[in-house]
Amino acid sequence: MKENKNILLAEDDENLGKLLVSYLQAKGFRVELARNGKIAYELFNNTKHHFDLLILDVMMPEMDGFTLGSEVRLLDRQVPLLFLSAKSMKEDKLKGFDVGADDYITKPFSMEELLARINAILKRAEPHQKNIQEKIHVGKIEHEPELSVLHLEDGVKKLTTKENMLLRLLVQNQNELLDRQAALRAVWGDDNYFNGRSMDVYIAKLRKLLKEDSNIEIMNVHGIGFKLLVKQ
Amino acid sequence: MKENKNILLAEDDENLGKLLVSYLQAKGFRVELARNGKIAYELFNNTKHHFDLLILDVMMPEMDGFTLGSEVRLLDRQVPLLFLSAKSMKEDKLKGFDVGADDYITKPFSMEELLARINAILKRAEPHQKNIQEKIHVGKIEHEPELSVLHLEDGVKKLTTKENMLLRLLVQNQNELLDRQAALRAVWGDDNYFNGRSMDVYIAKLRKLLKEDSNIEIMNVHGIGFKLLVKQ
DNA sequence: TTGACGTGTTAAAAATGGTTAAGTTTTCTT
DNA sequence: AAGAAAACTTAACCATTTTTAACACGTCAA
Repeated sequence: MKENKNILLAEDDENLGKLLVSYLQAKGFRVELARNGKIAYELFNNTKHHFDLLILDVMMPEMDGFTLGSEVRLLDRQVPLLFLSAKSMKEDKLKGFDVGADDYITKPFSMEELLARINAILKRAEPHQKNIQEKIHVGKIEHEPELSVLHLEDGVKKLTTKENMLLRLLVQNQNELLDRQAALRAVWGDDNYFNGRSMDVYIAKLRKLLKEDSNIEIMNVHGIGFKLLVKQ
Repeated sequence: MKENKNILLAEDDENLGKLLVSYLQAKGFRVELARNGKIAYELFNNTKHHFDLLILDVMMPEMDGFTLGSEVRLLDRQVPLLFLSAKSMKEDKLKGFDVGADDYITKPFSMEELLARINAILKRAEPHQKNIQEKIHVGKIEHEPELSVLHLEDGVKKLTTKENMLLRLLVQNQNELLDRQAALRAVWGDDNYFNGRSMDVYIAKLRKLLKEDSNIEIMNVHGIGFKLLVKQ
């Protein structure tokens, strides 16, 4: 079972990174190492997030672990996050849990303890594992993000890549705010002005598609983002 | 939302137990305290386990926390478990996770950290589809903050983001003082002069909207804030 | 009572978003 | 490899939302 478990490790300290990779590989995990938060994010985003666990160092250049964690949470509400921190500061812990950490370990730690926590997290997450290739209900409509398809009353609508990615974000955060910048980074990779306008065009497209169900609405939160409202 | 969260606390130390209960109640949770593992188990079993979280001391007479935890797991595979332990011993931690702990905290701990972990666990367990139906009564008028909508006599008025946020604060503090600076920080993020003027503009807008019901009034408290008066 | 400061209100200015369509790039097809 | 189709971006224009400005009024303390 362990053989199938993929871990994404974001760690800028090269020595620690390599040490962890070889230890975890010896224990049977498949591990990918990212040298900073930005690389880790892109890796996660590009690989259709098939990781079973993310181990994130808090202190990293480019993008720190907490920022990375909250961006990842947007893409995947489930994937377990474990933070590594040099400080045992209270604030850090609080911030980590706020982001949705599944666990938190402070340096220095023993390999044994890390392994125990990893196993605990994976065990806990086991039931969620079936989440691949599923139809997600949104009102009357169904979204199959893996197939990039939308099931409407009168048939099946194939979505374009961008439509699909944006809709997936909205659906994952249904009835909650989807931050504009975060969405742009997730779908377009960069939140510049033009990409923003592009996104607005796609929001219009999605609104047209979703207007089949009058209980669904993409609401704008001025200057902040969008919210997919699904009323009962 | 927190108001609806039920916590079952199993703790034999009377002082610590009472302290935790009052702290958590102050934070808006409903808490039931059991003096030992056996009582806790019976309570859980008899109440058809409608608890959102169990906090279990490891060292207890009659039935220790781990035994209790694994018994409870038999009744309910999902309910989150958080263990409290006097020792930070590795074995204990491992055993705890083995039982299916969602988290683990060693004494002594700060109340703040406990709260952070509780919130993290509850957030993780949060149902995907949350309730956005809540209508809040204000005189004759109804406010649906999640939909950003106001139900007036002659129809439905869509509120802008800022109108909605400010009104929600006023309604939450109806007949009580809403501090000016606090409101500014909550809605505008910063209480500088210009944001203050902006808020005054929005107070005027809300007054126009609410003047449909003559029993509602937004009163100014000079230099301090506003108060939404709702007479019966 | 006066003067400084806070608030009420309206209107203009600026920023943000909605939508359609015209360009541009990418992908597919032949 | 060329042309067509699809996907995506940019532009244009308009609507909505928010901020800033301007001026009037209210409150409070010296």
